[in-house]
Amino acid sequence: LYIKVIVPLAVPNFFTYYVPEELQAEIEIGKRVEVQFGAKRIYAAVVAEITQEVPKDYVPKPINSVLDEAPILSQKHLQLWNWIAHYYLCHIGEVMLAALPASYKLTSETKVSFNENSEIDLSRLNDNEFLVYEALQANKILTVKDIKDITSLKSVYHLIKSLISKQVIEVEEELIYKYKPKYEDWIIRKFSFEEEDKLHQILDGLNRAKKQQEIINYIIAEDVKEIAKKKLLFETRTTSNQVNALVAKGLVHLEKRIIDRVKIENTALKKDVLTEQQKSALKTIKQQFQDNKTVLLFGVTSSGKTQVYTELIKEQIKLGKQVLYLLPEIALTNQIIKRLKKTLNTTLGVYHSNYNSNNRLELWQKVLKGELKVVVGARSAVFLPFTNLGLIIVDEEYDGSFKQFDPAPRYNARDLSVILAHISKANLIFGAASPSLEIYTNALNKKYALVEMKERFGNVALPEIEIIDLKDATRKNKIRNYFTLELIEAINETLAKKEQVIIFQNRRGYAPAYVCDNCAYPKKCVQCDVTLTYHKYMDLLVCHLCHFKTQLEGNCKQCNHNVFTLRNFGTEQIEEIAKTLFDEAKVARMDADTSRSKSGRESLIEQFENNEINILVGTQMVTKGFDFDNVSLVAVLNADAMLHFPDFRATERVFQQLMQVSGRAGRRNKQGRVFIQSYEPSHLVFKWLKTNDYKAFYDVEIMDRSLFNYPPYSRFMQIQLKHKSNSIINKASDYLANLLRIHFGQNLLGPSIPFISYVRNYNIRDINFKLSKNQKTLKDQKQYILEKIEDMKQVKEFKSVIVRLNVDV
DNA sequence: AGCACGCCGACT
DNA sequence: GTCGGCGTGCTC
Repeated sequence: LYIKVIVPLAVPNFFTYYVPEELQAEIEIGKRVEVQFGAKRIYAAVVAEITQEVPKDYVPKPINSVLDEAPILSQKHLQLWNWIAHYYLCHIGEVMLAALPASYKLTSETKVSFNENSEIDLSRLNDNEFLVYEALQANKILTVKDIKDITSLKSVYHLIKSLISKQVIEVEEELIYKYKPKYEDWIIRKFSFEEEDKLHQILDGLNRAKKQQEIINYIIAEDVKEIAKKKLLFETRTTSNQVNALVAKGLVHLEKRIIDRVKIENTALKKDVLTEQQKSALKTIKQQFQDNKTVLLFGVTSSGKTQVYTELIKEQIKLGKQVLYLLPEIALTNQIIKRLKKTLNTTLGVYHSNYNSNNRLELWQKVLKGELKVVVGARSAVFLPFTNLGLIIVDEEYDGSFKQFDPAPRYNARDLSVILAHISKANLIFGAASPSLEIYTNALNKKYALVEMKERFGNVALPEIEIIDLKDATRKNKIRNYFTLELIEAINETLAKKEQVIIFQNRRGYAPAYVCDNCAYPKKCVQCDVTLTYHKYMDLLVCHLCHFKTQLEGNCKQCNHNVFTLRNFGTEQIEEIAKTLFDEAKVARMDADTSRSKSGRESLIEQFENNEINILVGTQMVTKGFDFDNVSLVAVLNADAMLHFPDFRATERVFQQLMQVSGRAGRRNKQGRVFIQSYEPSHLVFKWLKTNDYKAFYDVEIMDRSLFNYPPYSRFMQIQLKHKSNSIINKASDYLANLLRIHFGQNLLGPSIPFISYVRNYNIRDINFKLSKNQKTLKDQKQYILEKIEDMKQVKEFKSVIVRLNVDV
């Protein structure tokens, strides 16, 4: 018996292993097996196929063992993995790496120990070898990393090889298990109540240990047979040492028990009353689902899409099915789960990459067993092994965070959910306040059913949007530190009414550039082609691409002058300015720097919800779907940076982002206000925004796309080439583009030097494609591109060029 | 991806 | 002779 397995590596194809007789009964598709791969490494690999065909060109190795008692994913999910590898042009091992929770992905570690069978001749050892010898005497077993640390050698390979040949050491590979169950201490009673004499004896024996006596008394009073130690300590107000003393005396026994990290709890029911609009939307959606149609729920911000989802979820629960609820941003999952918990009487879980890996593994298992019915998650949750999926909800469908960029697989969870819904015969609903052109076009073409909700919940009017002309304000000197006087007044009015303000600035840090006073040349990163950003809290210049840090001092690279000024502005500086402009208000900042940790972010959101913060300054993180009831003013300090992005989706992004931003203003009972500052106030996007006219935006934008054959009329794909040498990268990208242009003609763009052309000492070139969207030709075109890349690699000079493929950029 | 292996230059 | 860097090929 042979099996084809997926190894967690970026290598093409499956690998075939032989299954020894005694393991044959255990083998099943979707289980993990331990395999030797190459001379040294051991991996946990996933069984993808079972076969009796004998491989021709090689002798397969046997598997070491079967790691799982039951499959950890179904054949359907393996089908999805396969689809991803083909569609996104990556290796299936990379899909495995993205899909499985880290604790399932085991690799080996080399352990070094003394060779017991030989005498060691110390005189034959050099200095580094002697260091290892000494360390081994102290610690019987060392890892390769230990040896690296001890010797501070960069490469330890020669040293280990030499020590083996001198018969000093032996090496062994060991699988490292990453999953650790969570334990809880339990206290079990060891004395009996029956003999009163004995009981007295015990208590008397504790005469000088009052606290211990109290514990015993508590156990007697409550007739405790066993109790969680934590609870015992809490109830008796004692300390761990006091309980431990009783353990030592043999009166109680201590036991470590495995407990679930992911707690399944059923919560209380609270009924939501639906508006007429929600009821009718719900009815239509259900009808469409009966016809197996995918639905686009197009609802203005604050129209109450979540309640509609909740009702749909209830329906699935009744049928005993599972639901996947996808959101673009990790930060949103908690808010949604809190809301769902109030109204759904079922088992709920959260899943995203910021979640601890042991938790993720336990959640995975509960989804697999069907114990968990509803999972709210970010993009990686599409990989969860649902066995009985009934519905997928993709909210804020247009959001760019559903697409993964690095590493491969560069998938879009929104698009994957179409495939997942198809293979698991589940219903699918997309939600958006300003749908992506792709999805909306599908709806117009009747491929999806379009359900609209045009009124805001409680009939709150849409926010009033004001575009402020920065050119004009600058000319008339009506601007103070990036805030126009109009905006300052509006903020003051809002604060006076005890309402909250959100200031949106899509840039982290203090000031994006540190510019030479003499020649205006900025300080740049030494290994990337970007200007460094000043971070005040560290007092350093930081590269946002490679995290390179440097001091402020030093001369200008271009003219050698040494006086620099901060130019432009980021969230950190805006926070500081806001603090001085509005000194009565409490100002806080939310961006990737302040909310790196889960708790940091959550406490910030909580404080803002509780009105402990008056002004929140943030990057796009603050704009994504948060419901803050008391926010009545939202300000965008400079909309121009987003307007001029060199990307065919720039207008769409700005429109969606500004729609989303303005959706944060005025959510309950009152109309909110949105102030947008721009040097180009007559731009069409502002007009559409002011009139809340998605259709007008769509009509203009879709014309453009059609004219230039951009998505949704074609499929976009990017090849990125990287190399250290500038001349090689130029030659290679020209060579490849010329090979491909014969076939693609006008639909090949480039090679072009990207906006950021140099990252971590690598030069970058882009070649973009507009592929025909017909499924079959799409496949052929991708295959053709792969072949030509192979052809390029045949040229000796281009062998070390790194190629990255990105489908549906 | 990670490792083996070979080749080469720097240094002692 | 030793160390480290780099290119290349291979993994059932």
